[in-house]
Amino acid sequence: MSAPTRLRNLIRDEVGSCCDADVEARLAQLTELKTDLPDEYEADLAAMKALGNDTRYRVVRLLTAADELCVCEITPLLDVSESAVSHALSDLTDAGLVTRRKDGTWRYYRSTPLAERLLTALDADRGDDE
Amino acid sequence: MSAPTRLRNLIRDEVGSCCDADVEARLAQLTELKTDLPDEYEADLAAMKALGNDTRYRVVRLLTAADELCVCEITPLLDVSESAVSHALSDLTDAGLVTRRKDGTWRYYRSTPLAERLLTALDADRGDDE
DNA sequence: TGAGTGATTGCGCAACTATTCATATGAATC
DNA sequence: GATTCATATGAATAGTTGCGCAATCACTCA
Repeated sequence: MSAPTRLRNLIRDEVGSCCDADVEARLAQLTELKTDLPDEYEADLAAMKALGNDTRYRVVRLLTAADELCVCEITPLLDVSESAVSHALSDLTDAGLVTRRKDGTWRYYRSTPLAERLLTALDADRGDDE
Repeated sequence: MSAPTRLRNLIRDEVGSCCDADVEARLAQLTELKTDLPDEYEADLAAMKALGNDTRYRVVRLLTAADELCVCEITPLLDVSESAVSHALSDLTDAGLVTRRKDGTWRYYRSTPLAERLLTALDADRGDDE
């Protein structure tokens, strides 16, 4: 019961006066916003975490630009160990940003539509004013 | 000169044979992919890092759903300290995902187009098969 | 079966992050 | 100008992450 003190003050400042009912109403309104959180938002979080790392971000960029690449093609393009690339690909796969195809001993990777949508979102206002 | 050994083997497996020139050509082709990296990709990385955290992700979701919120409206919706919310908002602002408007002692925040594009990208195939 | 090759995995350390507590800033009011 | 209130900032710390090394798995071909 002590938390919404500021909320009460805010409403008072905004509207001029504020009774208990006003605070209740605003709180209810705000609480409703929480229901807009997607159910599988953990997946979103995983995707963002995955892309929020230099190595993994680069891998996704490369895969998106190249359509499909083998691990041994990705490795020489990055300045980290083979193991790091493998870790990165594994994390990206878990996050749903990359898919894997086996062909003999080779593994080919490609980026998913989600990954591509995210990159597109990032690129959207580039070349415009920057 | 020892790195592209696997690349040579890959080309051999794919094409049947492989000479030095083939390796060179493929390498050049791959290297070109690196140039597709946007210049300001650090900014992308910062944005993804920022969204890849529970608290900050929730803040952005709330702001996008609500259009504009005061700090004291956000805080009761999250189960972290006031200070954590402030830190989150500051980080999000730095990352270009949120903007700030002052009004007296109150600070109102809203999400940026970039933030909204990213959330849209995340939401795109939801409600379809999940 | 066993050697050889491409890729993955477990683990440990160094580096980084998220949160909180305590304190500072800055605007509004008395 | 002192106080109060909303928010921001700094420092400390508990926790997490990224990487490389070494070992392992998986597949192919003698």
